[in-house]
Amino acid sequence: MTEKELQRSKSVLPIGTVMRLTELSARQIRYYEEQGLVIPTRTEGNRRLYSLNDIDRLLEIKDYLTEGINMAGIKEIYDQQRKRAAERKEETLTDNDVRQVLHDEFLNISGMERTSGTSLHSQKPLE
DNA sequence: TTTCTGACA
DNA sequence: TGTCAGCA
Repeated sequence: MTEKELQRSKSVLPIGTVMRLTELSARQIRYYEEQGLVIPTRTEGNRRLYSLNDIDRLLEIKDYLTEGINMAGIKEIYDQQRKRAAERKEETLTDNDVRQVLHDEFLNISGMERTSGTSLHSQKPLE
């Protein structure tokens, strides 16, 4: 399965293609990059190149946004995800594990509503 | 023609 | 976020 992952990690899509695939504006895509949500590679001409994984990422971000989660929340999600990944490095990181984490974090942030500038640490009780 | 950065609303 | 400018 490593072959597949490698291919999915190959950045070959220009932003125009990504725009159509994700239905996001170039503005948004670049902004998400600024936020460190996606890290496209660059061509010699400084053009952004996205991978299939990036598309997935963007689609996921779009989803979270629709769910009413703000940028801070999304950042937290990926931050915690890579944190988990770092911990259980050689550990069995199966797809189920990822889904588990995703589901877990999703429920977690769902409780913080769409307040702005609110971190996961200072959750407010929703009534 | 397409993308890039920076900036203003 | 949209949009415009001025480049490459």
